[in-house]
Amino acid sequence: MSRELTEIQKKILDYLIDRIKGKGIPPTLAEAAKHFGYKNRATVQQHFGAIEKKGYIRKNPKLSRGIELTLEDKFFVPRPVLGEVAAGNPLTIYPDAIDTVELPTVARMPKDSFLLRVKGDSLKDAYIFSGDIVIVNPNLEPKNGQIVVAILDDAAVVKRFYKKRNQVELISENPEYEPIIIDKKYPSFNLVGIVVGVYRSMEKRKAG
Amino acid sequence: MSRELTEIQKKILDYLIDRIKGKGIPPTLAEAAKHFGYKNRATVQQHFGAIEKKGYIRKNPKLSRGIELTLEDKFFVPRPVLGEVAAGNPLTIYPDAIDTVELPTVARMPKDSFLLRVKGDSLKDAYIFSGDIVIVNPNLEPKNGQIVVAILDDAAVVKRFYKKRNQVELISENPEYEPIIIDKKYPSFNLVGIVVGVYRSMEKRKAG
DNA sequence: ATTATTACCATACAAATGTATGGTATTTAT
DNA sequence: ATAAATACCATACATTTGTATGGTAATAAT
Repeated sequence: MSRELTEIQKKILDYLIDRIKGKGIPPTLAEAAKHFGYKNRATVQQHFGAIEKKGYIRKNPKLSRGIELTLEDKFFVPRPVLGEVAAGNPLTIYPDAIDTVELPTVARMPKDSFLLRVKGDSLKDAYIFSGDIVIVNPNLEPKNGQIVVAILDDAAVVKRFYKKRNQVELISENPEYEPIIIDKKYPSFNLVGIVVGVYRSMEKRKAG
Repeated sequence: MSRELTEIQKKILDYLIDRIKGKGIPPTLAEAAKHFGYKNRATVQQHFGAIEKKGYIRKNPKLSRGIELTLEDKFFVPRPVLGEVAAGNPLTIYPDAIDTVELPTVARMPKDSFLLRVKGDSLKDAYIFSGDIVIVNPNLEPKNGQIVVAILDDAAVVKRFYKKRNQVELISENPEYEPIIIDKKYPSFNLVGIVVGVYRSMEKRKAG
């Protein structure tokens, strides 16, 4: 018995992975049938059976949506896109996800927020440290004194935000770092979002 | 119409979060009823209805397991804070929850863990500050150097844990505080659990 | 040439599922 | 005192769901 999937079976497995890893819940036979344009659930039923026989999924008998992937390890899905953000001097932003940070399996990221790992110590007086994960909401208006993430010349910083008359000041808590002052015609200034929380896992924590 | 959940509704929402975030697929009414020992699905049905009315979940009508968390948007899950724990000198533990904290869904919270709010500054060199919420897992064996919560004479402390030959040492990072040394016949020493995470909300932050 | 596999369809059915409705008892709010 | 919300139970019902079975046609393997 070959472990090889046929083209159609591959498409169906892809669909299952998308539903389970992406959307969160496996489809019913009827949903899958509808998705592929089958007139009958039994068709999907038989495809699932074949895919199970080849060892790619497991069916929980009698349970609705009881399909599990046996491929957990192979199909590692890098869920949230994490970047690094400088609390000290600006750091380059990486084009893609830089790390997976062990959160992925646990939590699906909300659509309007994301995580960034902090690097640098310019916010240590605000109790944010290198390695901490900041939770950033891009859909909030910043108020004076709040900690924000901003992009400056293709690099990101996390600083305290102060709006003056015609300029914005981004200030570190750590006096070693100079405030960044942006007047309104600063070309590449872009406010990314507001830091609404800080999270730190102790399990992979190393001494700071 | 209040947005407040009752105790039972909170428990049910917790269960839903655990199922959806943790296991991956939402329960059916029957599964939830069984889990809570209800004789009838309708009971759960009505609880779901109430929780939906208050805006915490969304039900996909007619769809099996069609429950979604609207917390994706809100982003925060109300969790009980069980007490305050002293990072400096021991503090009294409260019998019941003293507060609820809006824990972000990204903060990893194992099912068997609970939250404590830290008071005092003896761990400031470990980057834990007064007002922070620590996530405590009671079912892990402490390793040397890990931060633990322990009960001493009906008060709780959070310190670094070191096991020596015949004694346990609980050490503050802050040198102002003396290490607590417990030999094996110390009567009322009880290890509560290990700190697996720290969370701090920026929005409702109070000065430490 | 025959068999097995694949890829569909149709029908049937028991069990599971979501929903609706009515009822009781207790607590909370007005 | 009355109304509203809460927390359960029971029963009923239309769909949904998983499963089983039988059938057709095309392709691949022996």
